[in-house]
Amino acid sequence: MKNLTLKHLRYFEALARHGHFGRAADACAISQPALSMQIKELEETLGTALFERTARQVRLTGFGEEFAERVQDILRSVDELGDLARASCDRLVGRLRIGVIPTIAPYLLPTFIGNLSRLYDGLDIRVRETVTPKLIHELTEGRLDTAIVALPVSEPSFEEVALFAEDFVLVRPDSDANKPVPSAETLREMRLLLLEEGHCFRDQALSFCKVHAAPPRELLDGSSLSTLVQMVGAGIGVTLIPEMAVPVETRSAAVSIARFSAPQPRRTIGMIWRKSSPLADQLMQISDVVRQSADTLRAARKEPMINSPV
Amino acid sequence: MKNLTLKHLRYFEALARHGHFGRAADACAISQPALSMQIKELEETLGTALFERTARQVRLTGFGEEFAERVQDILRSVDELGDLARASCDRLVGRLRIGVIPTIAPYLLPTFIGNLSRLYDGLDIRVRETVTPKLIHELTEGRLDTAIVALPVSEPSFEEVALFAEDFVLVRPDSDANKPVPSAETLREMRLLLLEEGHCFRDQALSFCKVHAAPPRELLDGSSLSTLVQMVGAGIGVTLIPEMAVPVETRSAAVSIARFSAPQPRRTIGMIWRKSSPLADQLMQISDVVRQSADTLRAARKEPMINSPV
DNA sequence: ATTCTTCATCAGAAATTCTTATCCAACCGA
DNA sequence: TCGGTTGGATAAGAATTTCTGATGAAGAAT
Repeated sequence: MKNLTLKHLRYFEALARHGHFGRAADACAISQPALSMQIKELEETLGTALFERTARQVRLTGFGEEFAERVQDILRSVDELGDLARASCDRLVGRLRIGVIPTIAPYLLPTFIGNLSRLYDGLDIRVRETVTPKLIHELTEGRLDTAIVALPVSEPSFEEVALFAEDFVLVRPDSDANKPVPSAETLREMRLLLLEEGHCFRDQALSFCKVHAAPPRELLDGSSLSTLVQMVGAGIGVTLIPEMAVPVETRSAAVSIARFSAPQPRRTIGMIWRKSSPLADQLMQISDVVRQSADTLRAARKEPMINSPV
Repeated sequence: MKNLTLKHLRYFEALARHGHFGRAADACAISQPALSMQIKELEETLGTALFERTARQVRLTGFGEEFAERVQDILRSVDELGDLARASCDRLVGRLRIGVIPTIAPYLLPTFIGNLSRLYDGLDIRVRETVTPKLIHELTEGRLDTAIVALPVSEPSFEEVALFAEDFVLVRPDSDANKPVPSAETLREMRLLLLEEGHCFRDQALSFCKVHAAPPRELLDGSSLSTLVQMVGAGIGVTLIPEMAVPVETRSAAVSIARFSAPQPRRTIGMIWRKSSPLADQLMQISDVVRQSADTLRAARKEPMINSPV
């Protein structure tokens, strides 16, 4: 026999409500014969009568009543599908899976997540913090919607937009505070503490010291910037950290910060996503939110703690 | 724009499941362009992309996933409408999709299907043979009407009725026929052939040997009882099989059967279905048919081949 | 008996949904 | 880098579905 269609159900519902073929047909904006036929077809499909046609009125059968209840639920669910789609149309809704590299995440995310969820209420934001190659992999496989990493990434299937540039600063023990800032070359002679392999920031720092193949004289791997700074505080060596990490990481360590001169080491942070992503437009908007968040952080650093927090 | 139809939703569901236009179209028994068009139309109607089409794969968007969940509910409800109608004309007609675990199916089904289709003439019986977790999943999703599995299943949303208990017997090489029957403990010292992981019967057999954590000394996985018995015949080890499998599986192998003493290993076979299934009443009747079929088999085993088949 | 109301039926028109054929882009192995 | 292959999109016409307007039939009201 024929298939059940939503049309059948909609017509059925109208007829059940009006108890009158003509008026129900009007309500459905079709002719009365059309309705008759569809109802008949529905009953044949089901193999059971839904209505009892007396001369005076059209009444639901016992089975029809049970059927009607379920149909109402279904139609409501279907209509909600439409609402859902309409709601999600221009405003970003649902789930946003965002990846961030570890040398950015702790500093940028608090501000950024705040801004983002203020802007897109009800958005389910999920953060993944790991190194760039893993982020790229998960992005490719569709397990992430976007990622914040150091550019360039150079994946032809990815869109990439720059967010901001970020200088690297030198972290030394407090005792060295008044010594001259070493050059990239002299840095090579010092005990340089770096993140373990896999972190792009490690490579960026090494590249500044112009050591590609051979690492500096002595080198010690830490698994987070926080660890590195604490070790510097303990007098074990020096390290580089991105500017953005300064407020958080140097708060509780006996270290001093110095900027390099002339060829400032720096990197560009950007956002990437699959060119084919249907969220492309929204992601472009979101990149603005990231930029703003970064600006806010930068400003806060320039005039720190005018209003000290509780 | 156009209206949402069930056809749209059905096609959408198929595409979501297969992640491939061609295969989904096959599953819907239409051509690939027809599917493409309907999906496109659906997306236009909703005003949002549901799928992300990359060269390699077709993937649900975030919104698509949310949509898919709701659609599944709706489709299940709609299918249940049909079931409801069928059930209402108290005799079962139409389609019955029944799942059976592999360690039961080959022995029980021939008899059962015969009995069932004799009783319900014109019933379209569809059998699915796979392991319990998959059956449960498909039952939940409304892709099966009922399943025959080992109890308990303990899904609160399922009805479960016991059908019969089934002893496990030991299968040994013919040469061992006169040796004493090993206990569960000594069994552990022998080379025990078992079904591969995922089969509930494997776990039931292991549980009898009281090995939960550590498996027996040597263990070899086979993918069907038939394989296991053949391997026993070849002298590779011993195995357990359910009583019901004995006539079929030991017909063509040089093996002997032994029953265990005292604490006979056994399991309970039962039937399960969704509590909300409108077929509930009919399924209860059908469970009687299964029981009868099992009894018939058991009787046939006691007095084998009085009338030998042609 | 006649007329009205209401639903069913029919035939042809309109709209839709499908199929086949073809295209095009991305990928893959050589 | 080049053909071959895969997988989805597009187009045109065929098949099917769904609708309308005309008409029929049956019970109720006058």
